[in-house]
Amino acid sequence: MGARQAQKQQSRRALLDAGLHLLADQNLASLGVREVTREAGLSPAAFYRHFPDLAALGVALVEESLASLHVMIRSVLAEAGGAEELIDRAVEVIRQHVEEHRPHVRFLARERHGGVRQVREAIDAELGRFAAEVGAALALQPVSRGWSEQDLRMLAELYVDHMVSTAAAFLEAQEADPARGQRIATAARFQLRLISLGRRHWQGS
Amino acid sequence: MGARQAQKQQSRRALLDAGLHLLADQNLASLGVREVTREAGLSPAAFYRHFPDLAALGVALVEESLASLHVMIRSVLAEAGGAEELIDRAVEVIRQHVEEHRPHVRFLARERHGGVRQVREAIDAELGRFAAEVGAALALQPVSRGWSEQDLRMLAELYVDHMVSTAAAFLEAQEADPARGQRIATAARFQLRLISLGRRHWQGS
DNA sequence: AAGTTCGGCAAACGACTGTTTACTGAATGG
DNA sequence: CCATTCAGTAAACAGTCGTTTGCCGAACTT
Repeated sequence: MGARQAQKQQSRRALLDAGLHLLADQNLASLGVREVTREAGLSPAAFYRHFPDLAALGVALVEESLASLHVMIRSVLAEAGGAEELIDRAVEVIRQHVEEHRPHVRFLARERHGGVRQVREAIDAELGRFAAEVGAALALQPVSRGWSEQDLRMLAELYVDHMVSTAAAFLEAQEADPARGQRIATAARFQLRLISLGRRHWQGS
Repeated sequence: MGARQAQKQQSRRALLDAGLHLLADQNLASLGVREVTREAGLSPAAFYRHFPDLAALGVALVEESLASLHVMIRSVLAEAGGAEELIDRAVEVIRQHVEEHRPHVRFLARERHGGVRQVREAIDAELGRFAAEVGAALALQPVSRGWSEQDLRMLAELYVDHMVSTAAAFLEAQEADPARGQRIATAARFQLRLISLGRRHWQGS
């Protein structure tokens, strides 16, 4: 890649980082072009060399944020083992993911129901594909014998929704008091065990 | 109440309604004082006769929105009956509540993780009290014999989180296509039955 | 009936906004 | 080495913004 392209991508990165940083206590709809470029150390006009809109910057951030999420799910499902270990590992991976990607996760939580349609739809579409991936993984487990496609899908959605809630809870808990993070983790494990138990006793639909 | 107070409250109501209406496709942080007063048919300065901040208007909206929520939960728990009927009724009440209070529910979903700290905290505090109420109701059911206080609390939180997710799903589904609402309802019932099943088979913690 | 309270208004303040324009200068390609 | 591309700039555009000020007049109080 030429030096020209490299410098351009560096500026683009600066814009994305500046946006992510400002979105820590603000939402996308109230973000300003001048605000972002000021934080990134560029002139206002430079923004338009990279994005037509602030919504476009938002969509770019969605893609970034959820790319790391797909890596996460694989790292959980890759490890075979009993249901208990799987649950423990899943909760731990979520906790760690939130800790390491706090700005991205906060962005997702904030814009999932936020004011920018394009971004909302991008997040929902990606979470849908996410649920499909989880559903496919669930289908491979022996516990799922006799389950219809639809039931598996609804179970996967339950898991994904629970993961989202848990991640959001970690987000707010750890900002205030790291000890509260333990409470969240304990509750999440309990809830997952409960669901897993219901799953084992499920008899058709 | 004097005619003076009555007219004042009428203006206050106009401001709240204008805010709620504008927040349909916007979030609180990007809302403007002039915007609200223009929509309410008042002068900008009039706003400050009622609220010091836009955040204060937001908190007032939170209280309004969650008052109707408490009414809802009671209407579900009041009706005794089998687990199946209870689930069906709960999902139906949620669906109906979203339909009838769409602006309030949308506001809550949007600001739960939004950019205004005061409002976020108000919502979380109220949802916490909500979970406590649900937990107390669960404790009265025969199925909960032998359950610790902590386990009941975590179960209640699972139910509340699920309710929030379901409400948000109804919100976005029914705006696009009312038939999708049926899909949401079916999934929600399935998931609640699964949780209820796990609950019956739970043996201590 | 006279005096007071107070919700609402118009106007003005400086500051900030998104976006376009014409221009600069360094990396690119021949 | 010369021509071209193009990321970044400064300046200007016409707005909107939040908030304060002084004032009005209708509803209250006494």
